[in-house]
Amino acid sequence: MDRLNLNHLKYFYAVAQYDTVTMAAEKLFVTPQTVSAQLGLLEDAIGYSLFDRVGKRLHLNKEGQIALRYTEDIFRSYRELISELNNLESTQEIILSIGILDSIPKTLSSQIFEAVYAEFSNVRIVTHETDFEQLLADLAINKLDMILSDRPLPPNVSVKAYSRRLISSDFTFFATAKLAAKLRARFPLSLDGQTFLMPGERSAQFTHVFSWLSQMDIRPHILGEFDDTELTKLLGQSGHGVFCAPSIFSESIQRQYRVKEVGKTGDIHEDYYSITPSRQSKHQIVDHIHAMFDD
DNA sequence: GAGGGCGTGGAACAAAGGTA
DNA sequence: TACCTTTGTTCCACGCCCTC
Repeated sequence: MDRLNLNHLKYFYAVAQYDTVTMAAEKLFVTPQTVSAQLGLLEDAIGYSLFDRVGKRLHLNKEGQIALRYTEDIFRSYRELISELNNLESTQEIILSIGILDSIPKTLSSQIFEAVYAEFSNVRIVTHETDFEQLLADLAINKLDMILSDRPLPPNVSVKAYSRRLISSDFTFFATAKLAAKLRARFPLSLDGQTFLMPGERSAQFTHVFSWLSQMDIRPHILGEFDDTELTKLLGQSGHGVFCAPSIFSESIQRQYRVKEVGKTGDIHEDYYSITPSRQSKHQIVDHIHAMFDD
């Protein structure tokens, strides 16, 4: 036997569940000989014993625990496959799970969501916001269909996925109208010593802005570092300091938060990426999102 | 049609657990 | 402790189904 099939895994899974070949055979409506033989073939094929034979009982050993975890994944994928195929033939809703870094502007996220809703009437979007490493881990186990990120997929990770640059932008500094008018004339030198709401340290924006300020030899007074871009804007709106955001969203930020432009960085840019699994079952939706950003 | 994979029934044996 | 029962394993023969 050199080819595994779902039957081998089915028998293995049953024995793992019931601890005895007889019980597994009864549940599967086959004879114990069949279960025992197929279990033996599976163990031969993978080259490891999966159970410790303790008396009449079969207990999963270390290798068996690993095999069980993968077997459950395979069965879960199988169920998802059937569900996905069923979805093609029905109007059942499609759940699109998107992981979003805190540093991603909500304006960008909402533009993407609006485009999806406009094109696909049966899509429900579920968002998850956490750190980059956790999002990648969730993508690896198919908990996510896409990540919206401020950095591409790192080359040293084993996740089977690819990243695509969606949009690129330089930065604009914003402040309340009164403060912006005061700082605009001598920008960027006017930022020196000025109260500043810094992007969170884990964000790519932090690196860009920090390096830009260092190059200019400007040392603002950092009031705080904030992962959440919305929180930054709200504090800026309340007059707690200057904050920066991608220039492409300048118009909507000024309108929504009643702030004004102080100045642009011009020569530094931030890119935003989508990261999607190599095997993408919802490729129609993902392709539609990517098409939004085609030049 | 040949060959292989899979499943069944039957038989034999070993080992462990239950019970008198 | 001896005996019985239960369970797991192995072997064999056979049939069914699928692929080549």
